[in-house]
Amino acid sequence: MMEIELPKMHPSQQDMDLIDILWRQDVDLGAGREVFDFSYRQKEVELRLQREKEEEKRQQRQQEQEKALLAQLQLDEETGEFVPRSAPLTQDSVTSAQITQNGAFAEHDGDAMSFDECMQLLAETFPLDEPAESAPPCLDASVPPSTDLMMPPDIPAFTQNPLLPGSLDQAWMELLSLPELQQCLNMQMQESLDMDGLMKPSAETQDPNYSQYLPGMDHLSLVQTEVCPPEYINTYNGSFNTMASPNLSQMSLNVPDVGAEFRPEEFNELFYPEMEVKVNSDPLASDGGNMVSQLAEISSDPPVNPMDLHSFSPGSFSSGKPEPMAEFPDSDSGLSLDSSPHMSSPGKSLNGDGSFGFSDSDSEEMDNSPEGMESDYTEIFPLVYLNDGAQGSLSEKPLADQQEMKAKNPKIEPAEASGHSKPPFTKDKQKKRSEARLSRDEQRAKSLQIPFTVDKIINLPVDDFNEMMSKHQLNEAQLALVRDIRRRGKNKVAAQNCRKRKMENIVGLEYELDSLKEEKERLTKEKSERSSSLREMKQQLSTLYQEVFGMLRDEHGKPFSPSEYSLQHTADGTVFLVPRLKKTLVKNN
DNA sequence: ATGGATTGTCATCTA
DNA sequence: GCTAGATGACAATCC
Repeated sequence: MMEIELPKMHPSQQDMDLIDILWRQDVDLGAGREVFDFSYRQKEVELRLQREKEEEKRQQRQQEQEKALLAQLQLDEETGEFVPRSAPLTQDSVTSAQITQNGAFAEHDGDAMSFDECMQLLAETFPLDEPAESAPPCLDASVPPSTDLMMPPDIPAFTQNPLLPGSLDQAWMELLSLPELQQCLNMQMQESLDMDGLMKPSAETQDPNYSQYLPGMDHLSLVQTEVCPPEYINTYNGSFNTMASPNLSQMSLNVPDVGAEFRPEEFNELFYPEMEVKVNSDPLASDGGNMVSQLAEISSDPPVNPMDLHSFSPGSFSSGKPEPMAEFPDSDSGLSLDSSPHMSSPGKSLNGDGSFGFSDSDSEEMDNSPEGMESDYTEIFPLVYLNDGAQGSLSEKPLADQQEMKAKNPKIEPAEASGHSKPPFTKDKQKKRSEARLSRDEQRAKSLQIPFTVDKIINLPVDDFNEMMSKHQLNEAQLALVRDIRRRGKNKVAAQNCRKRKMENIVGLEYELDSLKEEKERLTKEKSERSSSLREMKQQLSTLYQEVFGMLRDEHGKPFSPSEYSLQHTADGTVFLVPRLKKTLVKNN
């Protein structure tokens, strides 16, 4: 594999941290191979080390490419964006024995045995050595795994998909493009607008309609243009344009299916080191899903924290119309993750006690029990904002405004269609949900200024977790978020383990099925061979009988008639020539 | 456009 | 009663 040939590198501490995170992620996701082959695990450790080095190399390349791309950008004086200087780069048959015998020999005698009984005795007493010797190959066949069955001859080589970039810039691109982050930013800006509208109603300096087609991250562009320091402008636009760059295709989330490696037909791959290529790529792939979020966690010093936005001067924003909040098709059906549906609920955010951020259902839960509180953290976000300084402007916000806001609530797509940052967001749409999810939790944690890492929240033992929580004074929203993050994180891992076990069970059962099929085949073949042997011995006995009978002569030298006499023998081996009609007489004697 | 695969999440049960 | 884990079910998303 190409990656293996890459020169070794000396990773930075940050890279090492990332690798550690990826490593842990992989453990969480569970490769599962080691369950079946311990030696494989050892080999995988070596492979993993190699992979880590390769990953670092890739990250460095990504950074270089970003720099190169940034160098190709120039600042648009009007929009504050970086625009590319040039065109963007391209990219049984059991054969039953037919025993023939003379029907004339069909009478039974207690001591003497008929021909049939002789045949039967032969079949039972003779060891059938010859056929048995032919059988051994199949007798042992079931012992080793049926590799023929288990080993598909045409296992496709796993192509190494480009993984997520390792650079912090790109991690931030991912973060900044998160719908919920955008929503948080939106809400921040909304707060600013609302405040501005109340405090400086005449400060409307922009086209009121402009905000209609600038939901989501477009605010950022606006903010950057109007109020951001140049370094912020550079940070954002650099990031955005980089995201729009062809590099993005490299950071696209073409993550190979992790589950595919456990397809039953590929189970035997686990035992074959030549499948290194596949092995080599899978863990990376499985890690890739969370890479961005982990990067985001690492990047503890983001260019712009959403909380920072409210420090921007609100005077530059239109206050005429409330900024429509981008309503994202959030997949969350969960207790506390539904943000967008509640966003438009008029009045729900008017709780004077500052808990206006809770949804209807959330509010009910809060009314009943704070413990059961499942808050909408994205909506709670303004609460934190207000706590930081602004006072209750939203509570004075007219209902009509919010309803109007709801009516005008556009999707994010129109915002993308507006031209601003469209490529990044279009790309974001294709992001894997898994990445967005963890990032969202992390982003929520950051938004609520939760002083723990998501990793700690999820993985700390209960005691440590409670101790950690007790050391910080968290409000209800923060507590609820932390609990939800912990619950979701643990359940996510549990689900992954559950699915892994399920796949392993399926693989094991298929392996067992193959073994049983093989054994059945072996037994069938053995039965056929023994039947054939029995038939052959009966044939030999018949020939011998006829030969012996044919040599017998009476006192006149004439042969005995087979219809009148038969040969019978006793258990002690004595052979008698018995007249067929006198068999009972012989028996009595 | 559609269906299968994957993944996150919730609800529920159990230890 | 609380917590963690397991798992079925559902939905969103990706391919």
